[in-house]
Amino acid sequence: MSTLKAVRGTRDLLPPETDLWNRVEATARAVFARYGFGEIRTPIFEATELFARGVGEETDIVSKEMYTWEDRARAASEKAQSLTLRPENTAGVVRAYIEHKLGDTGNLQKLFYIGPQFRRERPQRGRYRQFWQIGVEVLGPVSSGAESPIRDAEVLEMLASLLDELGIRNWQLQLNSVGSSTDRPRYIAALREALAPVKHLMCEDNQRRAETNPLRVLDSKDPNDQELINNLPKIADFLDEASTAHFAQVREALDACGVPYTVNPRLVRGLDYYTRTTFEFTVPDGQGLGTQNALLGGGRYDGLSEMLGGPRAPGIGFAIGEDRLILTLQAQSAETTTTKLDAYIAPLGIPQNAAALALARELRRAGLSVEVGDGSFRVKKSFEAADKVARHIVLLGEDEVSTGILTVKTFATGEQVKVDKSTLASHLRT
RNA sequence: GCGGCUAUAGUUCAGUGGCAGAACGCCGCUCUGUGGCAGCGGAUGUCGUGGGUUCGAAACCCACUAGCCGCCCCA
Repeated sequence: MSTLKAVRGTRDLLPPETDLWNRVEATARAVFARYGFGEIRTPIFEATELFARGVGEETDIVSKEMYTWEDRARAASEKAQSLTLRPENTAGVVRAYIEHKLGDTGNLQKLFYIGPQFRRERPQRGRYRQFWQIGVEVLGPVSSGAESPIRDAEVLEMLASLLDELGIRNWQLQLNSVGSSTDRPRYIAALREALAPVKHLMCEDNQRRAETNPLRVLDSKDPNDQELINNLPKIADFLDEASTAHFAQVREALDACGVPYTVNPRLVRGLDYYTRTTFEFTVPDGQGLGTQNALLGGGRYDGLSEMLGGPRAPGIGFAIGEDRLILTLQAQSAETTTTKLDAYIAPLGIPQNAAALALARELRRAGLSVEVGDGSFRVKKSFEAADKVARHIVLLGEDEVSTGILTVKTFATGEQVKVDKSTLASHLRT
């Protein structure tokens, strides 16, 4: 009989690492609140069709990475249907937007989510089969301003602030516009045409991409092909007037905010629904992520709602790879400081155990974090145990219980004082 | 999905065919109301799993599993 383990590509998150996860999520929630975002929680599985139509039948995510199963009908009134664990959250949010007629309020919807996503890829550092995303979506009817470039710039500026507040250093914003849903096909056609005479000079991978997905040739890292790639048509030359102006206004607003960015005409993204503004935040190599250097990605999806049978509802959003964010934070901070409890209460004999727990109850109710030892421990053992988890040790022997004057030692300073029970809580806070 | 590297104590790792090891950590004692230092002692374990070669396998071979690296792709 083999022992049971977390399945491939999944993992347990344990303390103290979970403290970091909670800090990241709390910071994200606080920042989102300042920008007027509200939380949305959508189901972890959806109809397979949602992702096929939303993310795109031809994408790798849909064609080979989804956890899909046939959900059997359990009664004559039920019908069997194909269900899928969500590989991303944007399609689910837009589905909810349509289903609850959020557009009918006329208001701009600013939504955020935090939750697990599932893709059946080969696991690697920073790439898991169950991974966590922190994302936001801004969408609504055109009259709500959902299409405005100021929405794009606001989202990007918020991300820059969030990463700064989290303490991520050296992030870079890569920015591009992939144009409208009519610009893109024209560009892809031109790309195919330009690739036809030169692709035989390129590496094997790029020859294949030239056939299957010409946009992907653009982010090839093959050093020999760089010159050929640089000579390919640029998407910027295929944007219609409206998309060009839109992109210019996004950049202008970012400049005004002082958010640094690099326009990267070769930035392409793998999901079919992206239009106009697309972006990635990356960190340099060697800062925890290996080759998965994209911390987060996102873009505008002006046609997604219609693709899913909904009303016109342009929008923009992003998803942060929370696992990657955590890896980067761990790599960038030399020391992971574990937060210590306020106090450790050490009963000096078994008769003091009950009093120790009663004292702990009082202190905990006063808002302090407290651990309680055991009267059977030797004093030395109590000190050692206390020093590992707490900033102060409170000694509770016969004398202390009878007089209410407690002995408190502070580990950082080695200072030991007698403290009356009535002032204990305030003393321990220091 | 493809290619490569790796898997030994809680952790980091050494051990290339002959008794399962080191450091750190852990537990105990020196030391029954004052720890961190020191001394002494102790436990670390299915050597990833299964099979094979051999008198003998942690080591060599095969398969599997997992992790990491690269590709693909993406967050």
